[in-house]
Formats: sequence, structure tokens, C-alpha cells
Amino acid sequence: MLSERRLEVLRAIVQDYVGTEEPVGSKALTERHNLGVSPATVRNDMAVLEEEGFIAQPHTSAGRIPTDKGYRLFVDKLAGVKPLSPPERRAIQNFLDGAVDLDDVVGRTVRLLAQLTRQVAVVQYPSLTRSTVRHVELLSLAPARLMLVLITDTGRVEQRMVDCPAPFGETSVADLRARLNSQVAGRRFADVPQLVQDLPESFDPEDRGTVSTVLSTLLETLVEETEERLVIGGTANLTRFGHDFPLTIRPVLEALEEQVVLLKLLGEATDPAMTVRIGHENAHEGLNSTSVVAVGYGSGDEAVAKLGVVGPTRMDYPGTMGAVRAVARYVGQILAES
Amino acid sequence: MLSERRLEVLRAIVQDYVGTEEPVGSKALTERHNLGVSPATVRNDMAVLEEEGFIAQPHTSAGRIPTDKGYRLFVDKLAGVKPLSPPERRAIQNFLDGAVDLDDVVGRTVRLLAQLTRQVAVVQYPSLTRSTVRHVELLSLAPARLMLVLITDTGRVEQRMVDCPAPFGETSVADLRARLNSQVAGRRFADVPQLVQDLPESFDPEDRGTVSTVLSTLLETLVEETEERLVIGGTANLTRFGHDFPLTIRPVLEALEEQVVLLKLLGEATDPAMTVRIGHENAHEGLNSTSVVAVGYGSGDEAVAKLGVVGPTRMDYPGTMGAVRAVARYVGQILAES
DNA sequence: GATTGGCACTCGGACACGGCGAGTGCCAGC
DNA sequence: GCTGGCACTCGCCGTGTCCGAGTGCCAATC
Repeated sequence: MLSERRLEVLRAIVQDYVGTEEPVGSKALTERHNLGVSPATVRNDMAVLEEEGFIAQPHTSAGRIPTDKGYRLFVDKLAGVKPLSPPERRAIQNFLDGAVDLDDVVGRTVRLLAQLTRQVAVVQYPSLTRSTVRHVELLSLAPARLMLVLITDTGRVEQRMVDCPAPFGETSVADLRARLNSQVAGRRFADVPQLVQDLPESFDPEDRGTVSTVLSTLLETLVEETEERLVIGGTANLTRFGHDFPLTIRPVLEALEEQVVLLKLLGEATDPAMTVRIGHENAHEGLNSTSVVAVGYGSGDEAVAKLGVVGPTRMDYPGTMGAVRAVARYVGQILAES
Repeated sequence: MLSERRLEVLRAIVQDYVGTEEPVGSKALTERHNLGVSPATVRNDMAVLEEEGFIAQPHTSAGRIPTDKGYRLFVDKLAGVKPLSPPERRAIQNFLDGAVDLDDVVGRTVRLLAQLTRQVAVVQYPSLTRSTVRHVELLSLAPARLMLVLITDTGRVEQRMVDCPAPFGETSVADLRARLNSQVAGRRFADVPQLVQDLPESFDPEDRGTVSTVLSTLLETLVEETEERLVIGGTANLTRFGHDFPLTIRPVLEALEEQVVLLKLLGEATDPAMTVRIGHENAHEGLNSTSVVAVGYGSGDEAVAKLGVVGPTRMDYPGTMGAVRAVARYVGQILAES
């Protein structure tokens, strides 16, 4: 096990490197932190830390920089979550309070998070499966054409066209709408499949085909759109990445454009408190030099979706984690109110 | 006026520079294009072109590169719109045909355009004011709470919560819904304000307040969301911008994150055929080294929104214009079918 | 008069050299 | 176990040099 002081040295290295973006040497370390020991001692400690794989030298005769493993230890053991300052909190609240609908909430959140952390922000729309149904609406657009609209308790709305196998009268539409709502309104999306499975049988034979079509469209919507939508912002912050730009930034931008990748990324963030994935811990190789800080948010006690930021492994973890957590909480409140 | 050959020299310079991304000299020009004259003559022509402001030298003793004015002349007089190859056309059609709803159409379009042009693509959602109303739905969520849903002929759906000043009975809701639809269904959004203005008077006094509230929410939605939504993709292509990255790419990314800027950008594209804005012709200074190629698209003969790409001034104009035009046409078709 | 070949000149980019200094590892002494 | 000292390494930066692409100008040619 590493001694207390060695951990302290690692913490100092991480902090300095995050601040200066330059490899940090033993002398500079002792000057900027009062470790109570001489550079020579620090050098010995550094040699051990390097041996253990927590830090590395870019080249001989250069200072040390933390490795992914070093950051991991830092995040797990050495750093807390830095709470935001009261003005920051007020700013968040003010900024989010002005939102008029769900799109607006999500849009504002992503901008806020990007600004606060100066990194790339990712916000997932509230998931359908973990939401509850507020209302199902069925509109007859043409004799054999319906529109299905789903409204969730988080304010999310999904719509789908349904082409019916047979004309479907206005009264049948009203009937189906009423029965559907009495079955599923107020229930969780995840429970919907069971709740509606017996519905077709209670209709006239001639209408059963259409009812089944509507139901399968409904279920399809739940599956397809389950986790699908997310929004990203603050990509301009990528330009602060490093000096060696093009090579670093390219794969990151590409990864961020792939919704699938992002969804997987957030999907991997399973820790209910907060998940931090550092460098190579991310499966996608374009993101091997980035870290992801993500957390779930929700209107109640349960998470309905996730949000987070993507930034260089060399990031201010305590500050970023604080901002992400705070934003998630406020968004949860806003959703609960609406 | 410039002689025929000088125009030819300019065209050659633009083509070579776009291809190689390097200043082009007189000797290389004569080697790659059979202009039928010697380098010396080309040099004279270049001197004239520079005099007139169509080309410039980055430094003395370097080759020439086109100026914004040079590109302008190239686009206006020297270049056509390059039609896409049949395989490309087929690819577009296949790719867009799989779309299930409007979000999907727009999402696919933006990816397609980015891929095809290898630049940043911007697609605006069909505007409300230029669409027609397919249906207005009114749902009673609570005694004094309604949800208003607007559906357009382009498949776009907008929803808003309405808090009523007084409880509003189910029959009143049905009544208002029916009257609203008979008034506005099938009409253009732009005409809605007039069409509904007398509506409150035909209701019981006790309901008038609510009716007015609903109507004002409706009108508000039209105004607020009019042109608002757009989607952007292919930012990873920015990395192909130039060697001097950080400085160039930063302001562009920042500009692209501002919806307002983008909307203004597309708003300036007024030419019904196709608008090309080159370098400093763009008002936003972050985009001074980019060109924007934009065109309207629509389900019928009239444009309901715009789409386009943003790329370096040094872009393949004929190819880009061809791709943008082709995509706009196909999207128009898709919208007309749905 | 336009075009051409020739020529001197300019200047940026690539490369080699050398000094500087930060940082290291090791060791002997406390 | 900590410390100061010391020799060593090596990347960075500034300088100097060379090379060549490209230019402008001019006199000769068609």
C-alpha cells in the first residue's frame, strides 16, 4: 500500500497537471505545495508511483503526468465532489426556471452544463420505459389512417402514424381511445405491454385487426424510442483539448456524432451516485483520451435518464462532478414540478 | 473586362487550390491544365487577376490563392452545378426512404448531407408559418389544465400546456376542439390568427376566458416556434479544415452552437434556386473563412424550410451545390408523400 | 502587341547545430 | 528514511544555412 505522503504527492501531481497542462517536476511540486519534504524525497516517491503505474513520463528528463490509473485513484480516494458556490447555484436555478417545455428544459440543461464545466455536455431525454403514461391520444386523420400520440409525466411527447388494415369508424376510435386510457393512464410504460394484451378481444372482429395494429405501433414506439433521444452541446470546448489537436479532436467529434456510441456511453454509467469513466475505461477507442462523468436524473427518487459531460482525462474532477450532480438535481426538480 | 483566358486561369487556380489546399504557382498550372500558353504568360495573367482582387499571395514568393471575390466570380460565372452520379442518387433515395417520422427524416437528412459533402450540414425543421394545419388536438389533463397539440401537413408536432383561468368541462373541450378544427384544419398557419379571432364570442361567457387563453397559447406557439428548430451534423468534418486548426475551428464551432446565428444564416439564403455566401459575405465574423451553401425545400412548390452546408471557402462548389440541391429535392418528395 | 524564355531576386520551409535548463537517478552523509 | 549534491539526459529554442518554388522584369520573338 502507498504511504499517506505518496498519495499526497499523487494528489499534488494531478492538481498541478490539471492546472498547468504541463508535466510536473519534483522541484515545482515542493514549491507549490508544502509537503514538508525536499525535492529529492519527492523524486523517490515519484519513482515508486511510476513503478506502480500511477504516473508516467512523456520522455526521459521530463516531469510526470498522471496515468488513467492515477486519475482513477485520485477520483476514488483522494478527491471529493466540490460543491458549487451559492452564486453558481442561483445561476443554475435562474437559467433552468425559464424553460417552457421539455425540449426547452433539455436544451437549456445542455447549454448550462457545457458552460459550467467548459466541456462537452450530453443530456438524454427522459426514457419512456421508466416514465409513466399521462395520456394516450388517438386521432383519425383519414378513414384508415390514425395518429397515435403518447404523453409522459415528464412532458415528453411521441407520435406515430398508423395505417389501418380496414376503415375504422369515429366511434371505434373514441372507444379505443377511452379503453386505452383507462388501462394505461398513470401506469408505467414498462407495464404497458401486459396491460393491453387482452384489448383486441373485446372489440368487434372487424376492428380487431386495426386495434392490434395500433397496439403494436404503440409497443414498437416504446421499444424503438426507449432511450433514443439525446442532445449534445459545447463542442466548441473541445478546442481547449490540447496542443496536438487534430489527432485528438477528430475521433472525439466522430464519436459524439454517433448517437449509438453516446447512448452506450451513458448506458455504462450505472452507479446511482455518479459514474466516472477515465480514458481507456471507455470502450469506444475514439474516447480513449477522454473521461466521462455521468449521473442519472429524474423527477422522483428514481432516475428516468442520464446526463453528463465528456472532457479530457486531464479535467478538474471535483469541480466537474459537483457541477454535474448539481445540474442533475435541479433538472429533476424542474421535471417534478411540471 | 477579363479576357477569356484569364477567366480560364482563375478557374484553374480555384480548381487546383481546392484540390491541393496549397497556393498554386504558374508552372504547376501550365503542367496540370493545357492552357496552351507558357508559365510566363500565366504569370502576367495572374498579375492582372491579383490587381483586380481575384487572387492573392499569402507571402511574396508563394503561389496564389483565390480571394472571396475570386470564388464569387468562379461560382457565378465559371462553374456549374455538378449533378450527382446515379449511384449517389440511389443512395440518397434508399437512405431517406427508411425514415419513420419527421424527426427521423430530418436526422437522416443531416447525416446524409454531411456524408455526401464531407462538410457540416444544417437542416431546418419545416416552418410552421409556411405549413398548413392538419389537426389541432385538445386534451383535458386536469379540470383546469389542457394540452394543446398541433399537427402539420409536414408531420411536425408541437405541444403546449395550457393553464385555464377556470375549470373547463369535457363537453366544452370537445366543442372547442371541433370548432377549432373546422376553422383551421387544412388552412395555412399564417392564416390562423384571423380565422380564430372571433371564436371566443361564440362561447358562454364563463368559458370565454379559457378559450382566449387556449387561442393565445396557440398563436404564441406559432410565433415562438416559427423557425426555431434545426439540426446540425458532421462537425467532425471541421477537422479537415486546414492546418492552422485551433484558430480557425474554434469560432466556427461556437457559431454553429448558436441556433440564432444559424437561423440568421439560413434566413439570409433568399435565392429560390440556391444561395452561396462566401467568406466575408457572411455577417457573422466567426464564419468569415467559411462558405454557406443553402437552399429551400418543401413538400410542394413552395419552400417550407431550408437546408445547407457550411464549409471552408476552399470547397468544391459545383459538387457541394449539386449535393445540396439533390438532397433538398428528395426531402421535398418524402415530405409530400407522408 | 501578345507571348515567350531567361534571369536575378525573394522568401519560406527544412535541416543541422549548439546552448540552456528542467528534471532525473543515484549516492553518500546525516 | 530523508536530504543535498552531482553528473547525466534530452527536449526545446534560437541561429545559421541551404534549397527551391515562385515571382517580376526585360529583351527577343512571332
